[in-house]
Amino acid sequence: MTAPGSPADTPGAERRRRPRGEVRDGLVAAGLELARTGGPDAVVLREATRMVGVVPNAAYRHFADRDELLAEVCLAAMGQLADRMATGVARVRGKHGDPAAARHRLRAIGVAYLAFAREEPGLFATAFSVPQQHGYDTAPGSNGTDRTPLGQLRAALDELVDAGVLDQRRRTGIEYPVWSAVHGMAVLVGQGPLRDLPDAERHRVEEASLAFLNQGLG
Amino acid sequence: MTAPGSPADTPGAERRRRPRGEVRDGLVAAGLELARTGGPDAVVLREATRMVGVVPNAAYRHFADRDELLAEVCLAAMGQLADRMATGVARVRGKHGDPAAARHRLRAIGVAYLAFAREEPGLFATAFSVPQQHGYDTAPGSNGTDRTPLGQLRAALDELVDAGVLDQRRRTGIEYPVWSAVHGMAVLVGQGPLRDLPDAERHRVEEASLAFLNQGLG
DNA sequence: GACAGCTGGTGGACGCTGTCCACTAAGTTA
DNA sequence: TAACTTAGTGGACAGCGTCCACCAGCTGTC
Repeated sequence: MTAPGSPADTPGAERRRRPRGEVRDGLVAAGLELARTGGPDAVVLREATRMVGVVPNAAYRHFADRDELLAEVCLAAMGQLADRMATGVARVRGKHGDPAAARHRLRAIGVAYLAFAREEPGLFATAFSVPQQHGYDTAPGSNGTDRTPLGQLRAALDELVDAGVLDQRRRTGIEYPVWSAVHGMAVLVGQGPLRDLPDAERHRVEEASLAFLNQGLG
Repeated sequence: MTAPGSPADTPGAERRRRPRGEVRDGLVAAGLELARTGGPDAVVLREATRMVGVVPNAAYRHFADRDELLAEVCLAAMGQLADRMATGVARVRGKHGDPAAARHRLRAIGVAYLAFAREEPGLFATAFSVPQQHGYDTAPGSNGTDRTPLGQLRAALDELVDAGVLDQRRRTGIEYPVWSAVHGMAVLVGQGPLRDLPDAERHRVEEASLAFLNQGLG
């Protein structure tokens, strides 16, 4: 992001005082890049400051410690996962309530989740490695639509009920088994014991998981 | 494991040359203890050597680097998970082939898995964090019974087929969706976004996952 | 039994990390 | 303009993984 010789990106500006929030945002962006290529452990504070072109201690003006920076990076990574899911769902046509469309949309969620875990293993691992102190927000709820991964899954399951595919009485709390099944597959295949499976085999296994879900939901 | 003042556990032996394999085994044991309380990141080489009462470099006589030690610790942790599952299954009575017993044994596997993840979060996380270079062995297969977690799951599913609960044609590859569902729940609830769920809620969610499985298998 | 060779320990050093403290310059407000 | 806050710098520290040189004790052979 910057040459080691010159203190900042722009060679003209010699030192000190970048625009408001620039350093902070830069650190998060740098951390995200590090996480992308090396997972959460690769988010090293000094390296991030180097990329931004600032001295290590400058980070402490914006974050209490490394974990707080990491937490921010995790949040951003989770956001990218959510985006991926949203675009996947949006690609499925067919109006709300149509049984086939509802099934496809749920499937799209799972496919996007698994694809993200496969193509961005560093970010995926980071998204789920929020340090202890800076816990997850357990969803904002909010008035509008909840764009978190869990929120999107809930919406898809609700539609499955609306479409008459999933029995209303089974709906309560079923997001957790469903989420678990997809998440577990992503973890086992991405970083866990199944990570060395050849591509074809991995694809088969992933499909089996989605099929199991599709079948188990009605 | 030893007082910092004296170099070894036994105060008489002043220094040098412990019995064959003792230091190596001690390092793994120490690493396991560290992993138990703090997860894989807590397995720090220097601390392990301190616990054994040996100088940091001594570790390099037994392991190429820290990752190799960690890999050994991971293996041990996985072994403890397998033990837990085996004893859980063994507690279920009823002879092989009985439908109810087969169902109970599968359930016992899931319950043991989730219990281990909950009660030993450090070891559980460690078991699944084998460093890249020292990959999982993808099961020995072997002639006798396979005591790995996956092997035990397979046995339980086979019994489910024998008992006529699970259709033979659905058997192939179904261990992966099943494993994923349980593993995903363990991860989400233990270290993931659901880790702050109150006990009662977490229990309900875990049960939902097991019920989903039980229902989905026929 | 002396001697060579291997094995497994020691001591010291290096570069990297996260973090703390003191300091200072730029921007903001009175 | 003076006082105050904000956001950067510089230097230091301990702890980490790892490398190199060294050396003590065990082992096997002539």
